[in-house]
Amino acid sequence: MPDDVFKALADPTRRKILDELTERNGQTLFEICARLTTKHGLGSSRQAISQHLAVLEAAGLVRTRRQGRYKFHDLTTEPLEQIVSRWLKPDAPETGK
Amino acid sequence: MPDDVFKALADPTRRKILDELTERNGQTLFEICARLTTKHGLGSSRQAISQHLAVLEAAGLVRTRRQGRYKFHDLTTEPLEQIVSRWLKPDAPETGK
DNA sequence: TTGATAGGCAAGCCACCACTTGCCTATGGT
DNA sequence: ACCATAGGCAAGTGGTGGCTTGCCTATCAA
Repeated sequence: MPDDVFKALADPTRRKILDELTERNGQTLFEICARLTTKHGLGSSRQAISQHLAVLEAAGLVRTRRQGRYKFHDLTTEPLEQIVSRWLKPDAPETGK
Repeated sequence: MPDDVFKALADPTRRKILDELTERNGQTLFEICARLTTKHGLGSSRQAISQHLAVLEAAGLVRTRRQGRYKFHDLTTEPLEQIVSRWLKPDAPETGK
């Protein structure tokens, strides 16, 4: 269901989060918040980023692993390739539903 | 500015339009309307589709050519590849901004 | 010229989404 | 035990986007 992937990519802040995780994978929520405000100049609150991460996780773009009181976020790029290939088949008969 | 591309891809109806143009390129507005309602079961009005096509054109995903009173819409897949490659560089030093 | 077809413009309505606010739970250090 | 840190939950609010409604322009056929 790539619908959630498109919805997740629709927001600029979420794309910035993906950028941040591309640079440094496995960050915690507070780390992402700090680096977004300092490096990208975003004034987003912690809850806002938390909700964004939830959307990204629901889309399968981010996986989380708990360790103590820390929760690390890892980027998953697999859904990204499939969504675009949907229109990049010029003459493939397999539309696939 | 891939921002408009993501915004354009966020809507399911616009993705269906891209699907339709992938199957048959160079359709008019009325053709797209008819095929969306019959094949995909979408009850979208003509104006709705027209506005969707405007968004797709603003994103560079659709190019139009006028011919008499007809306006044909052609799919342009070039912006699609670039937007995803943004996060698909695992270790490439060229982030490119 | 008249009528029909293909498309455009603009205002208004409504639902969703991002963000805030406030409070709560859990883990770790001392 | 205590407090600080890391994170979660839920209700409320504002703004944007998608859709409608109504009317208008332009091209072609008779």
